Amino acid sequence: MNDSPGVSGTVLPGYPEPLWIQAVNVIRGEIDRGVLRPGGRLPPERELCRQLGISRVTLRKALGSLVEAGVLSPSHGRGWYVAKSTQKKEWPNSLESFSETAARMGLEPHSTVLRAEATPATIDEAEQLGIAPGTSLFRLERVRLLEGVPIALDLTRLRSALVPGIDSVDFRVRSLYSTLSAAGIEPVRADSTIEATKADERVAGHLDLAAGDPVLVMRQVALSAQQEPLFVSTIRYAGDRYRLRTSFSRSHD
Amino acid sequence: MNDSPGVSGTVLPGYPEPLWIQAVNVIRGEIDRGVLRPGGRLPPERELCRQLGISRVTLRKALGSLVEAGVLSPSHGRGWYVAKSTQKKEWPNSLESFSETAARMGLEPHSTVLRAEATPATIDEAEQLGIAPGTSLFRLERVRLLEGVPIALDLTRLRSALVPGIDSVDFRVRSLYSTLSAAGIEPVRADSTIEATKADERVAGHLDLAAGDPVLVMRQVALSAQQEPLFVSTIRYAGDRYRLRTSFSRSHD
DNA sequence: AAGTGGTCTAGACCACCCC
DNA sequence: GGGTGGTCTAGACCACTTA
Repeated sequence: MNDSPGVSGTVLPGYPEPLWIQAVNVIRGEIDRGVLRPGGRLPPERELCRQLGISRVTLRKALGSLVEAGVLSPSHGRGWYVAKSTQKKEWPNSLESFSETAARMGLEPHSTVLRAEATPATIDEAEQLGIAPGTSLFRLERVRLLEGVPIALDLTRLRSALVPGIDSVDFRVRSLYSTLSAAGIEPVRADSTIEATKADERVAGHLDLAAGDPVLVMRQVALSAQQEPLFVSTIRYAGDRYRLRTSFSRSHD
Repeated sequence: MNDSPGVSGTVLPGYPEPLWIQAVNVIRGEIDRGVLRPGGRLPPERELCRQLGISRVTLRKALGSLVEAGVLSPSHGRGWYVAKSTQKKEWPNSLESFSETAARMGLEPHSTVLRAEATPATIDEAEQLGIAPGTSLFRLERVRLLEGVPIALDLTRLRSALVPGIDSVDFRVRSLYSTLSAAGIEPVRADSTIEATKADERVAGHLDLAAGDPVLVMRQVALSAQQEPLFVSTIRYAGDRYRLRTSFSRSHD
């Protein structure tokens, strides 16, 4: 498999992709091309190993990754089967972000900044972030719009010390995500609660709603790979203008 | 490791647990007992292999599973680290179910059945389930209560043919989940949308709200391991009485 | 340069499914 | 009993980090 140039044109990183990822791509390709049909059975593992020129351990790593992606499912003693209705493309296994939603709908996302300043953390905030009350906390509050229509009010709070110089960043032109990423902050998980409330005067004003209209409130704590709280955010969506999309999985115990 | 009786008392299935699961339990145990502290580094893989008496491949399968659980994180060239604030126990990576929420709060869940009958599928339903319009669809509509207080209105629809005899099941005493499970129906994923709307007269009546009060609406399509649609359900939660809890993960590409 | 994780192999044995 | 997935091993080489 290493010796077959052109198996997959993408070798950008300068180093070849791991064999098991190449195998994933080959198998995905066979499914996309219709060689393997939904509901159909794959060749036996030992046969696939021979075809791909890789060991069984490596092949199984690839197959495992495809299970996680919902593309294949194994049946002990019978074989590997292609999931049905793979046509349903992909729905994010995680939450679809605001920008992703915008892209999916072919709309242009914008933000207006209401607030971008550092103030002391309240007791509640300190508890959520695992820091001392009074610690300097940077607050970024934005209205997010699609095609000029206000969709959501987003209040994000993070320790000022996490991103030195954050209070001089111009968030009218720079995205929060790219700013965090540049500082080496990469959330891997977000513990979230979601509820429906009535819009108060302030929220209604910013979202162009009437007071009392339904608002979808999502509160998140973003965590690092070390399970360290990175930031908390509260996002209020205009009830009739937005719909969260996600997919939950029953853990395979 | 096989030869050390008493490593873990649980060998119920008659067959021993796989070595890698035993290794997972040992490592979890060390962390719970405080031998390995949050933020601390594990011994090198080759050293752990020696201690546990297993091969490196097997150890890495165990470590991989602990990464997925958010307990450990690897750092290439440096070592394996215990995630910080492991104290936060576990929050389901999937959505917390109504019964789970009830259990967490120490409350007793109940249901009243509004409707349980088979009728032809509408075009929308047929499309969601990948079946022909007019196919016989079993509809189960229930009010879900905690301590006698109505919390949600749950309408679930599934192909009558999936569970033969479903229209003679008494859902006042039998749970939907156990009925499906007994029929070999095991959803592994649920594609969901969540929005906030105003309660209409009917919903308000069943949930003991005023018309116009905010309602959290979740629509789900449950899928099998083969990605086959199993059932669709629409759950309307009283906005001020319920809060969805979940945790989203940025996939580790 | 030494230590550590990341990838890969060839071969073995066991448990499950179906004939 | 034959085929298939599930688990496990010992050993090798590569890439990243740290000094």
